[in-house]
Amino acid sequence: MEVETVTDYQKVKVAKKIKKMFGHINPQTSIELCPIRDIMALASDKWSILIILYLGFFPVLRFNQLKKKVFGISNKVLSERLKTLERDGYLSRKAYAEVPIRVEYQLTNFGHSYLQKLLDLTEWVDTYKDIIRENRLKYGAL
Amino acid sequence: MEVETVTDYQKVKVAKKIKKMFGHINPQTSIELCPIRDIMALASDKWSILIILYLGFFPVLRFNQLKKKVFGISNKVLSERLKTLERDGYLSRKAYAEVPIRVEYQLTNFGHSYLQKLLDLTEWVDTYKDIIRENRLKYGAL
DNA sequence: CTGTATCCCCAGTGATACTG
DNA sequence: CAGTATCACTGGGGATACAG
Repeated sequence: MEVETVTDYQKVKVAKKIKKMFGHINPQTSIELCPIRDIMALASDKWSILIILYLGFFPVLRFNQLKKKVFGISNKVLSERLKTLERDGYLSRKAYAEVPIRVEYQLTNFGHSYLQKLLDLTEWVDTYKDIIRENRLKYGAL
Repeated sequence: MEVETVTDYQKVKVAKKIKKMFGHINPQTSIELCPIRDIMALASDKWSILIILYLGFFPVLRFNQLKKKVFGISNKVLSERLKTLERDGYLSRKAYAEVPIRVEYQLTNFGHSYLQKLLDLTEWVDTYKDIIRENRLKYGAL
């Protein structure tokens, strides 16, 4: 299994895209003002990724369902991530006044849009995970 | 500015992709054995992203050049990330036996391949960052 | 059931100094 | 110049108990 070669043409295209993105951000711009870093820090967080992926697979999930699926996450972190992901608009929270209370989370359209791009990335990772494993073994052997 | 609507057809396609990725991982699978989580944790780390993006724009960078560009990163963290990114195969390190020593970092073909997908994601973020800002304001107003 | 509150802990981080 | 070594720190995260 090999990664297909990235051509020079593609590299130039990539460089242009990066320039467009970062062109207006000079090196002195503070961390707080770098929206990419800020937004990606949440949206590409290891827990957020799993939450979003699961909500992409199961259209609606409740708190404890998510907790079971996102293996190893604590109440606190799950609660925080859900709140922040809701704040940024990726998902919606709907509480039903039942006893006991029922709360349902689902992706918003915005969240689905993000998921599409995220999935391209995780698919790449999934495809080439064995290469990375090999790379690590080679590196360890040095 | 609006995010374009994700159709039901697209959602189904996404769900299938997720199933394909996670199908073989059942909920009991331990964290260590979840390659997605492991690999993404490094490759979508906030520092790694910036390192890779800068190396996508400047084909070759030296240690201190990177340190200046990746604003706020410390010696230790930069050194660690570079080592790990090299280990996983995203970038190559070349040391020249000069005095003082010169070390050059650049993306491998594997790194360029990853960058293409990563860039799709960061472009999405860049495009919709204002929506997220609005979402946060709305949320704060509740 | 869905969280919040509390406490504790340590791994990752930043700063600084130093070496090949 | 390119890192490593050291150390102090802090805030994210885990476990648990509890509340609405």
